[in-house]
Amino acid sequence: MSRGPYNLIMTKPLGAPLPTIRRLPVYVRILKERHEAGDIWISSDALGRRLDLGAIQVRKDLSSVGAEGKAKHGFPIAETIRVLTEFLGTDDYAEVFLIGAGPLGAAVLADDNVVRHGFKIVAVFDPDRDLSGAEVFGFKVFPLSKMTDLVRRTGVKIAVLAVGPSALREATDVIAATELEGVFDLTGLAPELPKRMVVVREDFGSHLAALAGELGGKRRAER
Amino acid sequence: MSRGPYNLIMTKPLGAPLPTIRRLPVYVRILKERHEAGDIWISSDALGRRLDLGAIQVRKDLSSVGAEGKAKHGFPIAETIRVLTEFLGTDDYAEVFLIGAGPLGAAVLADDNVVRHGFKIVAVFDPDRDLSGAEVFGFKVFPLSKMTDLVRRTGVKIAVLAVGPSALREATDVIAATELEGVFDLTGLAPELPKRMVVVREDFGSHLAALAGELGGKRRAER
DNA sequence: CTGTGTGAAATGATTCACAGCG
DNA sequence: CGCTGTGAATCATTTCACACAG
Repeated sequence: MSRGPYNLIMTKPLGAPLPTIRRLPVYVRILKERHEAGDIWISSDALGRRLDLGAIQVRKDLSSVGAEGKAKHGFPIAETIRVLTEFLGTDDYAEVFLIGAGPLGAAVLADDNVVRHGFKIVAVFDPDRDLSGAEVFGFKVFPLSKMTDLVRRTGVKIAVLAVGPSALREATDVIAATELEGVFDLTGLAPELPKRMVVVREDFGSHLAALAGELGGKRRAER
Repeated sequence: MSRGPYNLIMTKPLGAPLPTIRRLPVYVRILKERHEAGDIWISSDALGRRLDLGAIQVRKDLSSVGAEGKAKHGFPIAETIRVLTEFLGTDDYAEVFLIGAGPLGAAVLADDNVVRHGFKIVAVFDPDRDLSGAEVFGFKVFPLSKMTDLVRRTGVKIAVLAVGPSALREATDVIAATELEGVFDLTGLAPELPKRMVVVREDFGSHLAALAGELGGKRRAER
């Protein structure tokens, strides 16, 4: 999100529709899965079935970012992975900082999917001084104050924000002072961040609520 | 998601557009925030600004589920919370099971947002027999095999799936045997689940990749 | 005036229909 | 045939424009 409200002139095209961009990583994961299983080709239909999407949508998505398939065979798995990850720019953004070494931060560190998608947490920061120097899943925890400098020196462009409410202010202040380009905000508190940064927000609570809402809707519809 | 592909006849109306339903919980959170701060009224504009949404969208969303505002004042916070949570059915779905007591499961248990949105994890299950009986954040961990029976006895309708790849098969088999209505799948592995269940899937990895994709898109657009 | 409420218009995404290729 | 590729049609969501209420 963070698609600003009054976008009068010149809306920027991202090269593909946003929903497509959001599906891309999911394709990549399945493709890698098939690649590891030794498959060479996959049809849009097979790919779609795996994800409850129509074959046509898969083709539209893939073709909109320049991936090409071959009639009769489908899409060449290795090449398609290449095109997709290049489009996603995963390689340019592979190194990520993590802010927050609590249970949520630990879950991010332990998450295979983060690795599977080609990312690497390269440093962990925490506002709590008591945690500095501690180790979480083999990562040494740095004091938050070191981050500004490390962003500059390493050129890392994405941070995952996973702190609790008490440390939020301090964390956002530090982030605002950096040249970071994107923040993955897991706090669920929708903190204000500089407009120049792309922010993706997710939290367990609101997804649960949305799920409950869908269930409630289904129930409503059935009566 | 999990909107089936070939939905030939009779698409079910959920009472409101899906994107709206997904924004509702976010409104609720902000409203509760303001409520606790002692505010009585909030304007659609203030609410929208807090979330990078236009005021009009907020009004459409709220009015589409029956929340009413008053000219000059805005929306009455307490009443609006009531209407929204009733629509979302949070109360009917407040009790949730958690499958998986690893770092990810622990993060869910420790997450304030889950509570803030009105949910309560009422039991934790894990396929790993060694974990059974252990305690995570004050929750006793039950063997997965107990779940089928407990779903029946308690009437819980939602489970959060947070296991690793090795336990996935066992977990999905157990889920499929229950009368659960919704699954919040955090595995990132898109396991097959019965069509009758509403499934919401989220994983850190693909959101990171989508973020990288947006950043890449922005960069592409700037040249 | 400052705000809500809503039909109508605009935008955006998905799905269809069919041409084309191996 | 089996499968891709894509303009055109459909469908969904957002935004606009303006009526109306305190």
